[in-house]
Amino acid sequence: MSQKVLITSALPYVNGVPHLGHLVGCLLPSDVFARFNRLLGNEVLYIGGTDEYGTPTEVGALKEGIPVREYVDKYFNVHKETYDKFNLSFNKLGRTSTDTHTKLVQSVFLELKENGYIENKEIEQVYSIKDDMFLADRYIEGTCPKCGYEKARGDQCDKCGSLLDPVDLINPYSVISGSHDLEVRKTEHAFLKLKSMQGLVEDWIKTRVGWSKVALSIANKWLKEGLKDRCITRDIKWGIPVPDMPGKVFYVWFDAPWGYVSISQKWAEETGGDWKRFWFENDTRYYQFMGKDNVPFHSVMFPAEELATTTKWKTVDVLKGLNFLNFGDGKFSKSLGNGFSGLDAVELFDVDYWRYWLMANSPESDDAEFTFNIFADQINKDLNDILGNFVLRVLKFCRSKFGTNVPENFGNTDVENKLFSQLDEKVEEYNFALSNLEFRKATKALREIWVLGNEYIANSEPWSVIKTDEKRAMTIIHNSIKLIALFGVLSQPIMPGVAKKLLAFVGVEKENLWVNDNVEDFVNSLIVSGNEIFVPDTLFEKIDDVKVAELKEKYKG
RNA sequence: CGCGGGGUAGAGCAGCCCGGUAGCUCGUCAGGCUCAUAACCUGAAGGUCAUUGGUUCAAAUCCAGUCCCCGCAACCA
Repeated sequence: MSQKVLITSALPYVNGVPHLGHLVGCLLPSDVFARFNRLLGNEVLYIGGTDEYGTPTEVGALKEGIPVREYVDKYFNVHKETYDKFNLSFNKLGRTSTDTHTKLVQSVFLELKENGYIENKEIEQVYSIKDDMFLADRYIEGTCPKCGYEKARGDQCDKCGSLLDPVDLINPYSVISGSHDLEVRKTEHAFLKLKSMQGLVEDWIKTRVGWSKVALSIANKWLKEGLKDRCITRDIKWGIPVPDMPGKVFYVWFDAPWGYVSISQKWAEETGGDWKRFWFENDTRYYQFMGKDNVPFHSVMFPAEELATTTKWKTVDVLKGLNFLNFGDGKFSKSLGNGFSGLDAVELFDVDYWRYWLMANSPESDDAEFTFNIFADQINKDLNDILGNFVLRVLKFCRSKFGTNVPENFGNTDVENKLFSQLDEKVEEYNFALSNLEFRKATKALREIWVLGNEYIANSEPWSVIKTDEKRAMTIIHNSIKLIALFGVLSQPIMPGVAKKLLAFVGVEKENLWVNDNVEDFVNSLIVSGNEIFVPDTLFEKIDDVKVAELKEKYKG
């Protein structure tokens, strides 16, 4: 039965270029899951986009000397290009700097206010006269009063680790202009009364099942420590204007998650789709994907906002929080000069190499590690030696002995019966892992399915059998070609490009096929004797030691 | 005593929730095969499951303590 499935990937901050960390943490797993659900015949709305408001964008534009609008457009295009290159199958890739989004967020705010969850308070903040703006804590630096470190940030000293208040810094200055001309001013801000929403969130979270471990433990940590009221407005220009508070805009974490809704609305506008079916009806399953740094906002703050409004929004059913991908020993961070962007990555290797590797190493239980050595080993072994080699040995053998049409099947034996029952088992495992968002397990099952192909060929030895029993050899190759078709179908969610190639080799033109149970019946429906096959020279290319050494040198990984 | 995650063969990981002969991939060694990108298949060696104590007929798995690594500490998203 078809199920409505809403899938959202965390909206990366538009500032800067997306790197492998973003891809592994939310973008790719959500795409694999979306593709999988479409193949199952489910009705999928898959939403992605960029988060564009906030101080860092404003400051970034200032640094590049261009208007903020131009700045976010420029970086949105970088994001879009990256996602396109990674074959992400969003139904809509949107942004938060739209009128639709503004209207939505303002109405949410007004509903919360109406329901008594907003409170205005006057607070003191550091103001930079030269920059003509209030400074967020991290935009103030000065000498740490505790250890004397000269570049301590307003919220924390990176040297001694103490938590600071910006007013305690000795000789503070603005990070933006370097100006020391600062003063403390009073300013009024709106606060979201999270403290009074604690019970609401707690009761709700108890009804959720299937969350990843890291997601649940972070959410529970926040609840256990007790929620605190949180300031949701800012004194900057680039943001959504707060109703009845001139000069104020919303704090990005108040508005960003609502992007999932506003982008759905945009999708509906453009396609005529019905966004309300996904956001208001209870038979929708809602899955969110994000890195662990985003968990508190999605597990506590956003649901609290949804629950406290008058409108009955669909809240997340399954929240998949992922850990981080580290680059060698350190962080995957372009600003530190190590690591590389998503665009660099697809320049280096076929996108499906990355999609496969990143899913095979999905940081589900702990942070994962990327090095070129590990990457090359796995690509060479899994894709080249196991999958690629199987496909080529079958197709080339077929061409040289029987020509480029699928040979006849003269009757399966116990060997094939055993093969298909093993395949049934593994395919079930694969489906189960994908349904449960266990991408490492899924990739492992897929790999084991490929191995079954090599085992089958090795044990049944068509190259010897053909000398005495040509019909038996034809039967073996017939079945092996069916395996290639099966591999193609199963590879679709993870490696859409490779899947297409595999299916083309064996002449399967039908799209959007999937297999749930009986593998033998399924492949019989795909491949018929006499079908024409296409034999490529190669399928994958190995990454040799020279290349690895080169890349390690270039990217310090 | 801030919080969370992790510590399992040379490397990377699974198993832990629901205790019952310690598993996967790479690497190493041996054998088979020669259709295939020196690829594939089979087998072997290699671990007192960080550490100490407890519960139990039985603990990698449950409980308590200790040590080490990583991340986060709510105005960076």
